[in-house]
Amino acid sequence: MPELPEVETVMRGLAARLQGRVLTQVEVRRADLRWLLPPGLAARLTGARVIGFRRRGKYFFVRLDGGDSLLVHLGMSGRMGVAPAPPSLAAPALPVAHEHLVAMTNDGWRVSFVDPRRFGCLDLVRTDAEDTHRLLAGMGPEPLEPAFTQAILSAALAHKRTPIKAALLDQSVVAGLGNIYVCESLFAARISPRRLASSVAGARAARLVPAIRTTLAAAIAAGGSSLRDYRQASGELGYFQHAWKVYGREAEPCELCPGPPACAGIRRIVQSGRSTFFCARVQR
DNA sequence: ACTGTTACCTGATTGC
DNA sequence: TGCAATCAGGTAACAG
Repeated sequence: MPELPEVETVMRGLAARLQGRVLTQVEVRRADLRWLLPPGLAARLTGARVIGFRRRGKYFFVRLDGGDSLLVHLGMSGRMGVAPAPPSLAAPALPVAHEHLVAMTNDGWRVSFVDPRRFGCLDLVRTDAEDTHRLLAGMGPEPLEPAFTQAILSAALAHKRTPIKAALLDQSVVAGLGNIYVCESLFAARISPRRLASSVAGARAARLVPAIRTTLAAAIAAGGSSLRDYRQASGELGYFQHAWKVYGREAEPCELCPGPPACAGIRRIVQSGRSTFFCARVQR
Protein backbone atom coordinates (compact mmCIF):
# COMPACT_ATOMS: atom_id res chain seq x y z
CA MET A 1 0.00 0.00 0.00
CA PRO A 2 1.67 3.17 -1.11
CA GLU A 3 2.46 5.35 1.85
CA LEU A 4 5.31 7.84 2.06
CA PRO A 5 8.21 5.34 1.79
CA GLU A 6 6.67 3.49 -1.15
CA VAL A 7 5.86 6.74 -2.94
CA GLU A 8 9.42 7.95 -2.37
CA THR A 9 10.81 4.67 -3.70
CA VAL A 10 8.57 4.61 -6.76
CA MET A 11 9.46 8.24 -7.50
CA ARG A 12 13.19 7.54 -7.26
CA GLY A 13 12.87 4.56 -9.57
CA LEU A 14 10.91 6.66 -12.03
CA ALA A 15 13.44 9.49 -11.80
CA ALA A 16 16.29 7.15 -12.64
CA ARG A 17 14.46 6.16 -15.82
CA LEU A 18 12.89 9.45 -16.87
CA GLN A 19 15.18 12.29 -15.78
CA GLY A 20 16.15 14.35 -18.81
CA ARG A 21 14.07 12.29 -21.24
CA VAL A 22 11.44 13.65 -23.61
CA LEU A 23 7.94 12.19 -23.74
CA THR A 24 7.46 11.56 -27.43
CA GLN A 25 4.00 9.99 -27.36
CA VAL A 26 1.41 10.05 -24.61
CA GLU A 27 -1.95 8.31 -24.59
CA VAL A 28 -4.76 8.36 -22.03
CA ARG A 29 -6.54 5.02 -22.02
CA ARG A 30 -8.99 5.72 -19.22
CA ALA A 31 -9.73 9.13 -17.75
CA ASP A 32 -12.14 8.28 -14.91
CA LEU A 33 -9.77 7.67 -12.02
CA ARG A 34 -10.41 9.09 -8.54
CA TRP A 35 -11.07 12.30 -10.38
CA LEU A 36 -11.39 12.79 -14.09
CA LEU A 37 -8.03 13.42 -15.72
CA PRO A 38 -7.63 17.04 -16.87
CA PRO A 39 -8.72 17.65 -20.46
CA GLY A 40 -5.84 17.81 -22.88
CA LEU A 41 -3.48 15.98 -20.53
CA ALA A 42 -1.89 13.82 -23.21
CA ALA A 43 -1.33 16.80 -25.50
CA ARG A 44 0.29 18.86 -22.75
CA LEU A 45 2.66 16.04 -21.83
CA THR A 46 3.63 15.19 -25.39
CA GLY A 47 6.96 16.72 -26.36
CA ALA A 48 7.82 17.79 -22.81
CA ARG A 49 11.21 17.03 -21.24
CA VAL A 50 11.29 15.69 -17.70
CA ILE A 51 13.51 17.97 -15.62
CA GLY A 52 12.81 17.04 -11.99
CA PHE A 53 10.88 15.23 -9.31
CA ARG A 54 9.51 16.11 -5.91
CA ARG A 55 7.50 14.20 -3.31
CA ARG A 56 4.98 15.73 -0.90
CA GLY A 57 3.24 13.34 1.50
CA LYS A 58 1.86 10.50 -0.58
CA TYR A 59 1.88 12.62 -3.74
CA PHE A 60 4.72 13.27 -6.13
CA PHE A 61 5.35 15.67 -8.98
CA VAL A 62 7.03 15.06 -12.32
CA ARG A 63 8.36 18.44 -13.38
CA LEU A 64 8.43 19.30 -17.07
CA ASP A 65 10.39 21.89 -19.01
CA GLY A 66 7.32 23.82 -20.10
CA GLY A 67 6.56 24.86 -16.51
CA ASP A 68 3.98 22.16 -15.84
CA SER A 69 4.19 19.56 -13.09
CA LEU A 70 2.35 16.26 -13.37
CA LEU A 71 0.83 15.48 -9.97
CA VAL A 72 0.62 11.76 -9.22
CA HIS A 73 -1.17 9.92 -6.43
CA LEU A 74 -0.97 6.12 -6.41
CA GLY A 75 -4.14 5.66 -4.38
CA MET A 76 -4.41 2.13 -3.07
CA SER A 77 -3.24 0.09 -6.02
CA GLY A 78 -1.34 2.50 -8.28
CA ARG A 79 1.95 1.45 -9.85
CA MET A 80 4.29 2.71 -12.53
CA GLY A 81 5.15 0.38 -15.37
CA VAL A 82 8.60 0.84 -16.92
CA ALA A 83 9.80 -1.34 -19.78
CA PRO A 84 11.86 -1.09 -22.95
CA ALA A 85 9.59 -0.34 -25.85
CA PRO A 86 9.13 -3.45 -27.96
CA PRO A 87 10.67 -3.34 -31.43
CA SER A 88 8.03 -2.39 -33.92
CA LEU A 89 8.02 -5.78 -35.62
CA ALA A 90 7.96 -7.76 -32.42
CA ALA A 91 4.87 -9.63 -31.42
CA PRO A 92 2.69 -7.45 -29.26
CA ALA A 93 3.34 -7.87 -25.57
CA LEU A 94 0.59 -9.25 -23.43
CA PRO A 95 -1.79 -6.40 -22.78
CA VAL A 96 -1.45 -4.99 -19.29
CA ALA A 97 -4.76 -4.52 -17.55
CA HIS A 98 -5.63 -1.15 -16.03
CA GLU A 99 -3.02 0.90 -17.86
CA HIS A 100 -4.66 4.30 -17.72
CA LEU A 101 -1.86 6.43 -19.14
CA VAL A 102 0.98 5.30 -21.40
CA ALA A 103 3.98 7.31 -22.58
CA MET A 104 6.97 6.66 -24.84
CA THR A 105 10.34 8.30 -24.26
CA ASN A 106 12.94 9.56 -26.72
CA ASP A 107 15.32 6.83 -25.59
CA GLY A 108 12.96 3.99 -26.33
CA TRP A 109 11.20 3.28 -23.08
CA ARG A 110 7.56 2.79 -22.34
CA VAL A 111 6.19 4.20 -19.09
CA SER A 112 2.69 3.63 -17.81
CA PHE A 113 0.44 4.44 -14.88
CA VAL A 114 -1.36 1.30 -13.74
CA ASP A 115 -4.12 1.41 -11.13
CA PRO A 116 -6.71 -1.40 -10.94
CA ARG A 117 -8.82 0.17 -8.21
CA ARG A 118 -8.63 3.64 -9.67
CA PHE A 119 -8.26 5.37 -6.30
CA GLY A 120 -5.23 7.15 -7.70
CA CYS A 121 -5.22 10.42 -9.60
CA LEU A 122 -3.21 12.47 -12.05
CA ASP A 123 -3.40 16.21 -12.51
CA LEU A 124 -1.47 19.12 -13.94
CA VAL A 125 -0.32 22.12 -11.93
CA ARG A 126 2.15 24.89 -12.65
CA THR A 127 5.52 24.02 -11.11
CA ASP A 128 5.78 27.38 -9.35
CA ALA A 129 2.42 26.76 -7.68
CA GLU A 130 2.63 23.07 -6.76
CA ASP A 131 1.73 23.58 -3.12
CA THR A 132 -1.40 25.56 -3.95
CA HIS A 133 -3.03 22.51 -5.54
CA ARG A 134 -6.25 21.76 -3.69
CA LEU A 135 -5.11 18.23 -2.85
CA LEU A 136 -2.00 19.56 -1.09
CA ALA A 137 -3.35 22.67 0.56
CA GLY A 138 -3.76 22.07 4.27
CA MET A 139 -1.31 19.20 4.31
CA GLY A 140 0.79 18.96 7.46
CA PRO A 141 4.57 18.97 7.78
CA GLU A 142 6.85 16.53 6.01
CA PRO A 143 7.90 14.08 8.73
CA LEU A 144 11.47 13.76 7.50
CA GLU A 145 12.11 17.49 7.35
CA PRO A 146 13.37 19.66 10.21
CA ALA A 147 10.07 21.55 10.45
CA PHE A 148 8.48 18.42 11.91
CA THR A 149 9.27 18.92 15.57
CA GLN A 150 7.84 17.74 18.86
CA ALA A 151 6.42 21.22 19.45
CA ILE A 152 4.65 21.27 16.09
CA LEU A 153 3.26 17.78 16.52
CA SER A 154 2.14 18.40 20.10
CA ALA A 155 0.34 21.56 19.02
CA ALA A 156 -1.47 19.66 16.27
CA LEU A 157 -2.48 16.88 18.67
CA ALA A 158 -3.50 19.09 21.56
CA HIS A 159 -6.98 19.88 20.27
CA LYS A 160 -7.71 16.45 18.80
CA ARG A 161 -10.42 14.42 20.49
CA THR A 162 -9.60 11.22 18.68
CA PRO A 163 -7.34 8.27 19.40
CA ILE A 164 -3.72 8.94 18.41
CA LYS A 165 -4.11 6.29 15.68
CA ALA A 166 -6.76 8.34 13.88
CA ALA A 167 -4.91 11.61 14.45
CA LEU A 168 -1.74 10.34 12.77
CA LEU A 169 -3.75 9.16 9.76
CA ASP A 170 -4.94 12.75 9.35
CA GLN A 171 -2.76 14.23 6.61
CA SER A 172 -3.15 17.72 8.08
CA VAL A 173 -1.35 16.59 11.25
CA VAL A 174 1.60 14.99 9.48
CA ALA A 175 1.94 14.15 5.80
CA GLY A 176 2.47 10.71 4.34
CA LEU A 177 1.53 8.25 7.07
CA GLY A 178 -1.00 5.53 6.27
CA ASN A 179 -2.35 2.60 8.20
CA ILE A 180 0.86 0.55 8.14
CA TYR A 181 3.32 3.23 9.20
CA VAL A 182 1.04 4.63 11.87
CA CYS A 183 0.92 1.18 13.46
CA GLU A 184 4.68 0.77 13.14
CA SER A 185 5.48 4.26 14.41
CA LEU A 186 3.25 3.87 17.47
CA PHE A 187 4.93 0.58 18.28
CA ALA A 188 8.36 2.20 17.93
CA ALA A 189 7.22 4.99 20.24
CA ARG A 190 5.56 2.53 22.65
CA ILE A 191 2.31 4.50 22.56
CA SER A 192 -1.07 2.78 22.59
CA PRO A 193 -3.07 3.45 19.42
CA ARG A 194 -6.14 3.86 21.64
CA ARG A 195 -4.65 6.68 23.69
CA LEU A 196 -6.35 10.04 23.24
CA ALA A 197 -4.26 12.20 20.91
CA SER A 198 -4.32 15.16 23.28
CA SER A 199 -2.79 12.99 26.01
CA VAL A 200 0.26 12.26 23.88
CA ALA A 201 2.58 14.81 25.41
CA GLY A 202 5.80 15.07 27.32
CA ALA A 203 7.97 11.96 27.08
CA ARG A 204 5.52 10.25 24.71
CA ALA A 205 5.51 13.12 22.25
CA ALA A 206 9.27 13.28 22.56
CA ARG A 207 9.49 9.62 21.52
CA LEU A 208 6.91 9.90 18.75
CA VAL A 209 8.74 12.31 16.45
CA PRO A 210 11.96 10.28 16.23
CA ALA A 211 9.91 7.06 16.08
CA ILE A 212 8.08 8.30 12.99
CA ARG A 213 11.32 9.51 11.44
CA THR A 214 13.28 6.32 11.99
CA THR A 215 10.37 4.10 10.92
CA LEU A 216 9.95 5.96 7.63
CA ALA A 217 13.67 6.29 6.98
CA ALA A 218 14.23 2.58 7.55
CA ALA A 219 11.44 1.71 5.14
CA ILE A 220 12.83 4.06 2.49
CA ALA A 221 16.26 2.53 2.96
CA ALA A 222 14.76 -0.94 2.58
CA GLY A 223 12.98 0.15 -0.59
CA GLY A 224 16.07 1.81 -1.98
CA SER A 225 18.24 -1.19 -1.26
CA SER A 226 15.76 -3.46 -2.98
CA LEU A 227 15.23 -1.38 -6.11
CA ARG A 228 15.76 -4.53 -8.13
CA ASP A 229 13.30 -6.46 -6.06
CA TYR A 230 10.46 -4.05 -5.99
CA ARG A 231 10.77 -3.59 -9.71
CA GLN A 232 9.20 -6.87 -10.50
CA ALA A 233 9.63 -9.13 -13.47
CA SER A 234 6.66 -7.40 -15.01
CA GLY A 235 8.69 -4.20 -15.03
CA GLU A 236 6.50 -2.40 -12.56
CA LEU A 237 7.65 0.06 -9.95
CA GLY A 238 5.45 -0.95 -7.08
CA TYR A 239 5.71 -1.97 -3.48
CA PHE A 240 8.49 -3.78 -1.70
CA GLN A 241 8.46 -6.28 1.09
CA HIS A 242 9.35 -4.89 4.44
CA ALA A 243 9.70 -6.54 7.81
CA TRP A 244 6.88 -5.02 9.80
CA LYS A 245 7.12 -5.44 13.54
CA VAL A 246 3.38 -5.36 14.25
CA TYR A 247 1.45 -4.76 11.03
CA GLY A 248 -0.16 -7.96 9.77
CA ARG A 249 1.25 -9.96 12.68
CA GLU A 250 -1.86 -10.69 14.71
CA ALA A 251 -1.26 -13.32 17.43
CA GLU A 252 2.48 -13.40 16.76
CA PRO A 253 4.83 -12.72 19.67
CA CYS A 254 5.99 -9.13 20.10
CA GLU A 255 9.74 -8.84 19.74
CA LEU A 256 10.04 -6.75 22.90
CA CYS A 257 8.10 -9.15 25.12
CA PRO A 258 9.04 -12.46 26.75
CA GLY A 259 5.99 -14.19 25.30
CA PRO A 260 3.15 -15.94 27.09
CA PRO A 261 1.95 -15.83 29.75
CA ALA A 262 3.48 -12.38 30.34
CA CYS A 263 2.33 -11.13 26.92
CA ALA A 264 -0.41 -12.47 24.68
CA GLY A 265 1.36 -11.15 21.60
CA ILE A 266 0.28 -8.72 18.93
CA ARG A 267 -3.38 -7.85 18.86
CA ARG A 268 -5.60 -6.62 16.05
CA ILE A 269 -8.43 -4.20 16.76
CA VAL A 270 -10.56 -2.06 14.46
CA GLN A 271 -10.39 1.71 14.76
CA SER A 272 -12.46 3.93 12.47
CA GLY A 273 -13.04 0.97 10.23
CA ARG A 274 -9.38 0.06 9.83
CA SER A 275 -7.22 -2.65 11.34
CA THR A 276 -4.79 -1.58 14.03
CA PHE A 277 -2.00 -3.88 15.16
CA PHE A 278 -0.23 -3.32 18.47
CA CYS A 279 1.21 -4.87 21.60
CA ALA A 280 -0.89 -3.90 24.61
CA ARG A 281 1.96 -4.68 27.01
CA VAL A 282 4.60 -2.50 25.37
CA GLN A 283 2.37 0.29 24.09
CA ARG A 284 0.78 2.48 26.74
C1' DA B 1 -16.48 22.90 14.01
C1' DC B 2 -15.41 18.54 14.71
C1' DT B 3 -15.77 13.42 14.64
C1' DG B 4 -17.14 8.91 13.04
C1' DT B 5 -18.99 6.21 9.14
C1' DT B 6 -19.53 4.97 4.45
C1' DA B 7 -18.73 4.88 -0.62
C1' DC B 8 -15.62 4.51 -4.14
C1' DC B 9 -13.04 0.31 -6.76
C1' DT B 10 -11.13 -4.43 -8.01
C1' DG B 11 -8.12 -8.38 -6.91
C1' DA B 12 -6.94 -11.74 -3.49
C1' DT B 13 -8.45 -14.55 -0.01
C1' DT B 14 -11.79 -17.09 2.66
C1' DG B 15 -15.97 -19.80 3.47
C1' DC B 16 -19.56 -22.83 2.23
C1' DT C 1 -14.55 -27.10 -7.93
C1' DG C 2 -17.04 -22.94 -7.99
C1' DC C 3 -19.18 -19.15 -6.59
C1' DA C 4 -20.25 -15.58 -3.20
C1' DA C 5 -18.92 -12.97 0.65
C1' DT C 6 -15.25 -10.54 2.81
C1' DC C 7 -11.18 -7.81 3.19
C1' DA C 8 -7.66 -4.44 1.89
C1' DG C 9 -7.16 0.98 2.42
C1' DG C 10 -6.56 6.74 0.81
C1' DT C 11 -9.63 10.08 0.42
C1' DA C 12 -13.80 12.75 0.58
C1' DA C 13 -18.71 13.02 0.95
C1' DC C 14 -21.90 12.43 4.29
C1' DA C 15 -24.29 12.09 8.83
C1' DG C 16 -24.61 13.24 13.48
